[in-house]
Amino acid sequence: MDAASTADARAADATLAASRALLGVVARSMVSALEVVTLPQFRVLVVLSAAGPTRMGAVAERMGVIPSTFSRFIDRMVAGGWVERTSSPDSRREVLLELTPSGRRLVDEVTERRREGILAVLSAMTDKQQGAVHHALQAFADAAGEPPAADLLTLGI
Amino acid sequence: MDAASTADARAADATLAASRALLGVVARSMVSALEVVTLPQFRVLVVLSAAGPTRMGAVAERMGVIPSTFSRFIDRMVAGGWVERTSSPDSRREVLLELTPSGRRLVDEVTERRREGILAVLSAMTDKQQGAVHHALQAFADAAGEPPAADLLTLGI
DNA sequence: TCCAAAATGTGTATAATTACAACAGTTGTA
DNA sequence: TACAACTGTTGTAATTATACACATTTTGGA
Repeated sequence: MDAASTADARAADATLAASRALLGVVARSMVSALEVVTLPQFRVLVVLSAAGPTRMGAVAERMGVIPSTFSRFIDRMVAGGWVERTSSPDSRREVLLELTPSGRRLVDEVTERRREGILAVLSAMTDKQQGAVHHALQAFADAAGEPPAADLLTLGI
Repeated sequence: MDAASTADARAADATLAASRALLGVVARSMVSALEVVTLPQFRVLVVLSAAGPTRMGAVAERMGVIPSTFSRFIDRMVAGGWVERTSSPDSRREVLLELTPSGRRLVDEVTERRREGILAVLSAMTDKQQGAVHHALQAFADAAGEPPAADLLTLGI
């Protein structure tokens, strides 16, 4: 390994270590949601929150499960009041899945708690530091590009 | 909303975006591991990887399950060859849990893939930007304090 | 020494997640 | 129009995660 790639590797290690605090905020934001829905269930809520009403089969594919599994999985979420089945305007054989107000609220609360957690940390910094964080992390997010939604789905985020 | 809180909100939004990118890297790094162990099982591997050989009851508490549940949970992980029970040198009633080589390899592979993912993002940035990202995350980590490991465990990381 | 406490494991039970196979409407097209 | 393809749901079944109550072994102190 040459000097440049060694330096790169060190930078990656340091960045990884420093990112733990940020991941901690993310994890905390989900704790209360995971007391009322399971992680796979929360994943469905995230998908629907991002994509809006979506066909059963399409969500099943996103989740990586076969339709029959998904149908009864959704039965439980409907029973819990998190999503509802609606009929598609396109075709009577299609069933659309939609967040209920409770489901939307749950996702929104997680997002809001995450924002608050980040703000709480930022507020302990000077304005100058905040500006630096803003620009640096903006650059990081840009360099990463939008992570494919399917990847985030692995952890249900 | 005043100027200061607007700046706060902008920094928070940028941080949120970065956290999503970071989670994308984390999620991708875990995909292949989650094909051979479940998420709760991977969490145990992470605990043992960080703490070394640990008493059954202590790990159960970290995982937030009662010991009787944990005993059979570990039966499955032993059967899978990911961990092994060893007797404690301190007391014959204590059972220590330890990673097998396979278990350690699984965790190491995830860590390595995560490192590569971060590296891939950083390599799309200038050296100066890379330094800025590192410093920004370091400042964030300092302001946040050490995230309780229990929080990270929520996501299995 | 003897017994309460500690640490773990078993018996029993429930809910969640998952798949495969078969079935029932619905749609579009040959 | 008739039939194949599409979309979703049931029947059946295995595995996993989880808890409560109880049993077993070991330890440490009265």
